[in-house]
Amino acid sequence: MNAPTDTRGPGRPAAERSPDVRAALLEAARERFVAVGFAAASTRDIAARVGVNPAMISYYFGGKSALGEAVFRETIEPVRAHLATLGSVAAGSADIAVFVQAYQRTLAANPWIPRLIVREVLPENGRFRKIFFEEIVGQAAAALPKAVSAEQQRGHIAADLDPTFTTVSLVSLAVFPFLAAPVLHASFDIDLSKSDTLDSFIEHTLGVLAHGIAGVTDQKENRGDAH
Amino acid sequence: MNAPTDTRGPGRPAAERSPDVRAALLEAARERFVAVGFAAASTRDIAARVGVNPAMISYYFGGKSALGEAVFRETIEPVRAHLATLGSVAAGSADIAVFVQAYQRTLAANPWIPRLIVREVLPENGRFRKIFFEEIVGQAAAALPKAVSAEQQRGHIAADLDPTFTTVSLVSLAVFPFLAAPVLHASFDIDLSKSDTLDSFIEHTLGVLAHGIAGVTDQKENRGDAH
DNA sequence: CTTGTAATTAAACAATCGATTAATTAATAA
DNA sequence: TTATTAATTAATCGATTGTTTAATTACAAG
Repeated sequence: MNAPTDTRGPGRPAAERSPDVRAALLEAARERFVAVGFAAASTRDIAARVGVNPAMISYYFGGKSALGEAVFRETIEPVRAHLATLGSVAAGSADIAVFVQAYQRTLAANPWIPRLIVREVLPENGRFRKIFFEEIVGQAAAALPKAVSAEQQRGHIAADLDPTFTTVSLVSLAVFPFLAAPVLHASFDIDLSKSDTLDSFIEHTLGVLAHGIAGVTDQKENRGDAH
Repeated sequence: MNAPTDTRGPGRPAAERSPDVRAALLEAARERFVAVGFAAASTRDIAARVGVNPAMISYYFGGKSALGEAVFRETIEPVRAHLATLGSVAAGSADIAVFVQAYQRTLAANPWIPRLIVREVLPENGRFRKIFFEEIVGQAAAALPKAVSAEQQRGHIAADLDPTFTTVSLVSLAVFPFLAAPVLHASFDIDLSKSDTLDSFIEHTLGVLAHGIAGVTDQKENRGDAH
């Protein structure tokens, strides 16, 4: 009896193939944050899933808040990087449709992003809303309407549309389906994680964006309200 | 001294102008649920705001869960009621645009709804997702694509569009701006609670829905992919 | 070989949570 | 008037939370 159990005592572990505890904590924390939200995710649970003492969170990050911030910053990095490409649209070397398409593919390839946004950005007092504004929304809000205006002057976007409203419509069509992905899957049987579904959905979105949904009957209506 | 203080002792209070405690609990609970979320809203805090003992929640509702369910069902009632009007679209006596417009006005007039959806429906394991599916999504998912198909056969919606995808685009344009209302307000200075802003935004949305955003250059592109 | 530092655990802390129980008072029915 | 029911509070229970402290062990530098 008294065989050595799985549970170790205190003390620094032997270095032989020691896994990266810090990275493992980040990963487990992200999984819990999207599953139950930041507030409901307990440090005890996160640590237990890594197989480590909860005190390690304070040791590596200083506390639960700092852990959350590290998780969020790391997670949204792909979106932040993609946002930089907006300049090429305003400069005229790329199309808005190209940007929207790439944006949707970024969201599909990084499913943690929309889930964290739903959990901790959209709700009032969202834990990471401030960071998201600083890193993402602030720059998008400045650049997107300008890119729309530039496209209008080139004749690629109807001149009678309000650039800000148009930006909102653009974002609505591009990101809402990913925020509501579980709802779409359960009720419309649309699985955006399947690549062929994603391809045809993007094509559909770009079509609606360009031409709308009106059929032949409405085709002769004039654009502006000049009656 | 020993003047009567504000804090009462136990015992049934005199009926003279006794406020409706049950209704007050519902109202305070809703406010807290949207402010901090269901899990983080404490029964102690809710009761304190009503000026009543936390045990009253168990007394009137049976527990925190039942209180939450009552709050949610009461809150989404306007949407549930409006959804019934979808039949008239499928039957041909109303336009899809009319439905979308009325839907947006319902969301604008009941700001609790999008906030509760963001908090407790969109996130995985959302506390009220099941109820929302039963009461709203289930019926919408059944009726909306049918209404779209009916409109296609009447030539009001382009025949080459997939009805399900089109439904998603419709919902995206209609509801996302309200889910993201705080973001729009802070970053684009769009305040959908102002009635004239709401009016022009609805007009814009219906325009994009009907004709898209493409300008003169793209105007000659053909609809289908028949190349 | 010794000394210092890095990494880890166990144990405990004060807070806060939802819920229950018993006591208490007013309204209502007999 | 008496008995019953409705509405309320105070007090408390066990569970769980994030964090801190002290002890412990391995590694690195001198």
